[in-house]
Amino acid sequence: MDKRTSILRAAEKLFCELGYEGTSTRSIAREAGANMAMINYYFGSKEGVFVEIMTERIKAFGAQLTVIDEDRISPMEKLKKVIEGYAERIFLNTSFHKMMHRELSLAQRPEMYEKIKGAISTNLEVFEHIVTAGIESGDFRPVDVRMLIATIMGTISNVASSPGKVTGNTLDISNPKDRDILKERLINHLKELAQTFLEPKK
Amino acid sequence: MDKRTSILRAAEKLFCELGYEGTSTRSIAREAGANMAMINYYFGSKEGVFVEIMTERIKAFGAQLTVIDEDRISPMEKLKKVIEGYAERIFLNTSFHKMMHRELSLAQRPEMYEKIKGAISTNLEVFEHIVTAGIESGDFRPVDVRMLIATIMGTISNVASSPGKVTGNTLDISNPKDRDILKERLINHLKELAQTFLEPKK
DNA sequence: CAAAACTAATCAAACGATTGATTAAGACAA
DNA sequence: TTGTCTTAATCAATCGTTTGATTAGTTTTG
Repeated sequence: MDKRTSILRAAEKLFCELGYEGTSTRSIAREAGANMAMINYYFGSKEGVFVEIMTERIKAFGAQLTVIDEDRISPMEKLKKVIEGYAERIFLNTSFHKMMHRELSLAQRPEMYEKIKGAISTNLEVFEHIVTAGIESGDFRPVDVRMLIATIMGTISNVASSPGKVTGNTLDISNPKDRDILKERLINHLKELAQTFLEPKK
Repeated sequence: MDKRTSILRAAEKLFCELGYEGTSTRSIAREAGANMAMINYYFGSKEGVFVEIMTERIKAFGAQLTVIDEDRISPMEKLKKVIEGYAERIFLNTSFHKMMHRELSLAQRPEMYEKIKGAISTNLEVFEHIVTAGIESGDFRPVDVRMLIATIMGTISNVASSPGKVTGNTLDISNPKDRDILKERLINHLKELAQTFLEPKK
């Protein structure tokens, strides 16, 4: 792994654990086994590292969404695939997801947030398109699309961020097997919710 | 307003906007119209200020715990009342709600974490009891209760934290009137969702 | 081919600014 | 006068960033 990449991975780890402000460039360099100056050499600034990490991740998710949207399956199957994909992705790295929401909920560092929000809203549009197309084709009944998206993403986000609220701390989330059980339960719930909520009334 | 109080209010405002790490004691003093030394004089440290703010809020939160559950109305009406109450409460002070989740997700400051979690889980139990009772009485069809709660709270939290994702930035959230429109839209969506999802199949 | 020129990568050291905290001295009410 | 409040000045530590020098590898040139 080259220095550039190891800086990215080290920074990601520390940002997740300690937050953006709580992570110093010195600690990033130490964790990456690199010199401090390399951070500015490759990314211009600490903020540049953060933006790079975020856009990297968001683009990967966007690519996944687009692939699903272009699949030749029914709107409901698409939606279920999106739910699965989103849940899988977030459960694969919950601490990153928490970090993203944490740092985005701050009103400061405007240019950085504009960039990231732009990438997110591109993804939202694909999501929205899937549901809207389903409504237009008559597969779904008409609903508040953006609110439905907020529900799906909000539920996944909520369960991933505080799994204890759901399991009542009977499961050990640090255990991959237990985490998988919770993830499947979440996916099932959301699929059923989507099915019930979107089914056209007869 | 005395200096002590104005420091608390100034710190709360800045913590909400900039996060804990992003807020300096100097900026708190400036915002409060007080000298820097007053912060350490009254609260011992920056963290002392933070702890004071949180305990203050949590106490107020616990005092206003709903008695909806004891109302003599149908389970569905109870649930809708809970949805309304929860949305109202969070929309009343979104920035504080965001800050709470932000600092909570960092897992630093463990004593605070436990305190807040305790307050939240008390509310969860009321919530859960309402839905469970509705299922037992046959008003609701059997569903994954905890997941449903995660959906409701997750949706509200999601919309409150990033309203732009829903409105597409066509509304000005800092405008109380626009914020009210969004809140009503959210409540309507969730009521409809609950109705559709929980309705027993014939 | 070999010398010269250039390039990207890396480093230790230092920059000025800012951090949270403390001090000693003054102001003011009781 | 005593004890509470308030101040400006200052502390050491740490922050993100920049610097100038050095290395190793590649290109260009004579």
